[in-house]
Amino acid sequence: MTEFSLPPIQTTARDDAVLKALAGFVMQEALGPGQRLPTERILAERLKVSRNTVREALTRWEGLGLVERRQGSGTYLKAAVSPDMLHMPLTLAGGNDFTGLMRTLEIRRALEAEAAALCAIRAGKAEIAEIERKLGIMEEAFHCRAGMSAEEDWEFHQAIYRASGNPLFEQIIAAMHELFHRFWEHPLGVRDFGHASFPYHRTIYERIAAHDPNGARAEALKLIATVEDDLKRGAANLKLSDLK
Amino acid sequence: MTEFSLPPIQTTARDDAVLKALAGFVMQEALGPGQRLPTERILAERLKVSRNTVREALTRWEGLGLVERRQGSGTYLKAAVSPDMLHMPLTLAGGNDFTGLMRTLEIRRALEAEAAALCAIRAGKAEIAEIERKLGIMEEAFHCRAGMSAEEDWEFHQAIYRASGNPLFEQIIAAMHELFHRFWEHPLGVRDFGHASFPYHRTIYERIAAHDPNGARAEALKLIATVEDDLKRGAANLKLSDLK
DNA sequence: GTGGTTCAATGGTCCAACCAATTTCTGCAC
DNA sequence: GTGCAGAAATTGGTTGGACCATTGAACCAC
Repeated sequence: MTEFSLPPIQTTARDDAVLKALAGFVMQEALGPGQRLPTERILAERLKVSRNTVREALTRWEGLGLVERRQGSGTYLKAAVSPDMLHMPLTLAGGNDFTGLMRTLEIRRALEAEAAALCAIRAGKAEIAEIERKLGIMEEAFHCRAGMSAEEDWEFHQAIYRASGNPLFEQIIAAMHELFHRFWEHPLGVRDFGHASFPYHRTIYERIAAHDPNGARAEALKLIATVEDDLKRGAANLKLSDLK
Repeated sequence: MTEFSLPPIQTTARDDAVLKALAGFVMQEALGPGQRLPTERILAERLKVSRNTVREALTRWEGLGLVERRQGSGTYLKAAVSPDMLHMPLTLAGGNDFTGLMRTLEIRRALEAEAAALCAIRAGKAEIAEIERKLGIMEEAFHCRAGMSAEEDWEFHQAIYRASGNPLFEQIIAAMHELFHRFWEHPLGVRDFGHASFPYHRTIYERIAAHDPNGARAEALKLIATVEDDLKRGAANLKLSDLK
């Protein structure tokens, strides 16, 4: 029994149709992130559907992070859209406790190592220079403010993800990054959190600059390992039950 | 200028409140996947909000794959929900073409390698036995049906993800797996697709059984490399523009 | 300019009704 | 009683219209 390419006819697929039309419109008008798209009322009128239907469709896009709605102002694009996008929503149960954080960190280790390796292969002179610049900023902030360089640290890593040539790395890790923020507001009792990971930033950069993928991968693994150790130390110091 | 911890006050967060209440209800009633949750009309009445608001909230959950709505029947849970879930919707622009598939494959390589390494560290006797069992099934199917062992192959890998002790691996890769299916329906001109990766399944298993994380990681990397090679060969054979 | 006020535009919520798909009930034929 | 077709109730999907809350721009007094 071969599979017929017969998509089930759908008498009703209003919101989907709305999104398709809207995606087409966005492409046609060459709208990019930050730009405002038509009013809900106008969309409803133009597409000959109820404003409610338009809203459900936009709610979908909002949930996917494609769009941002500001009451009184309008609906704005947050990312580039194309008609052939693939959505893969992930929901992680219980990411608030220590175990959950540890698990996300394992994912990050996997991606960080691979991104560094790919970066070592693909990064051109411009990308390497950009990474070095971010590294310099981070190191300066680190020495200047005695270890408080979370923001600069993050930008350094982002530069690597970008230079990996695969935007998925940045997307996935950025999504998890919010989770870290939620957790790192509890200082965890470890004052010099992240101190141990500091030197590895430079070694990663050096391996990337030398176009040594395996070396970059190894250094990235070491970096995450130090973070995990810090985390474990912190967890040991602190009553875990207090974290709720 | 220090950062004040002043999240913007929100006088209105109706749909969010609805979802929180609903998540609480699901937990309280211990509802699991497949079970039906209350009617939209009932929810609207109980929560003292408009049915429209309930619908927007449910649309969010539907978009996240947490829930499935069947007209005339009801709304059913598709996954376990808890009040502290982390949502991380990923949209992959242009995932239908060769580049998009290659990118997801790079993510998979990262996760596959790390999962194998963790598995080598953590898997107990039972888990290793299970993996060996799946390996046997796969090898038999491979020899019997001349390479058509996609399903068994997938189950083998899933067993590894499960034994890694981190459910995130399985979740993320499972989400991407659907992408692959959509693509592999185009046979790509490569008849013996996946043949080259076959021997590495056993070597991965052996490194895991030997509790050798670095060895397992290396073998997993080799396996994905063969798949990438197959893919590149296929792409070279085929007019890429035909894939649309 | 500065600081308020007004006002139109826009997303957010609500309501009441109807449509469409599904399920359940009912009643008839056997 | 059984089985099945049709009616009725249930439920998500859609519509249109109304009003509220927020925003931002225009306007005005000072």
